[in-house]
Amino acid sequence: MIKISTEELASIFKKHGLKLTTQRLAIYETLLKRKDHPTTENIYKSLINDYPTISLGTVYSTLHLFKDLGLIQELNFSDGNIRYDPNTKVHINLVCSKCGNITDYNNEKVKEVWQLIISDLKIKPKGQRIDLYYECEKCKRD
Amino acid sequence: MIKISTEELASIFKKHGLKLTTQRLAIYETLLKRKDHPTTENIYKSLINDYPTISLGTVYSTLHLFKDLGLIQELNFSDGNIRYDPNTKVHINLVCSKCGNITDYNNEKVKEVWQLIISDLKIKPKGQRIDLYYECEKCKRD
DNA sequence: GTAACTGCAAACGCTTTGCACTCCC
DNA sequence: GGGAGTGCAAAGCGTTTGCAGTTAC
Repeated sequence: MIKISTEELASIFKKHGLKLTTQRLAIYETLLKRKDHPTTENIYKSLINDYPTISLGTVYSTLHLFKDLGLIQELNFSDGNIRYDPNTKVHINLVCSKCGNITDYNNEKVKEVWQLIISDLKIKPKGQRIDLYYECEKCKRD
Repeated sequence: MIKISTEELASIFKKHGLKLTTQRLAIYETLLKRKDHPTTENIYKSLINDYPTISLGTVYSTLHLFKDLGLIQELNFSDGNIRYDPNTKVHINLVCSKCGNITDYNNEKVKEVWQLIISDLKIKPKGQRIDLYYECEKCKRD
């Protein structure tokens, strides 16, 4: 996980002529704090108590901005949910096919094989997404 | 790729008390014929000439049905497109991040590592999705 | 000061729903 | 013959858009 400090974030924004607003900072911190790959709605609800005037539109546009800057990854799922992951490195998303909950799984072998594939294909990768669907312990009990 | 014959398809449908209609057969054959992981709209447009009365609603419900039967995989992307893949086995989707075009890539090492991960995690996999984003040759030229 | 950003509300577009008609088994 | 499936049109709803007011720099 790439944890970017407020200073680094400010520098990235400045470089692109963008403003680091209270809302943008709050959204980024929420993304880092939550480990569950929240949806736009999740983030909005997380923030509405501390920032009563924040709008859903702002959360949408901010997440798009973060995606375009390469700070986060957007994960669209079959259940219609769009979830956001601040981890843009090669890793596996362990996704419960019932409740949709996601946990990250890091594995060295995966990274090695990924490098092999990239050199085999002779391509310049722009990103990746590796999902493993299963039924989580909580859903198994229900 | 699992290529299911009309007879096998009929048997699967019968087992579930479902009818194998002309439309369902045509949609399944279109999915197999096209190698580009078409969207709902793509499939609809592919069929409208040969089946002038087919409706978009039918294509939607049929694709959902196929997904529920495990015959195909639904791939939701950041650009808002939902694409369908009749290959449900472990493979890599090479996705162009510009035009969205997808080609399948089969690699033995990936399958081996996938097996390792599954035994490591001690889970029963329900499916997977492995995307590699890059810029395709066609988009590079433009 | 000013250009970028926010909040609000209206518009948009893909997907789902409801229902009468049709057709597979 | 009967119930599942289709086609059509309307409804639904997550997301985007437009714009006046606000804020970071």
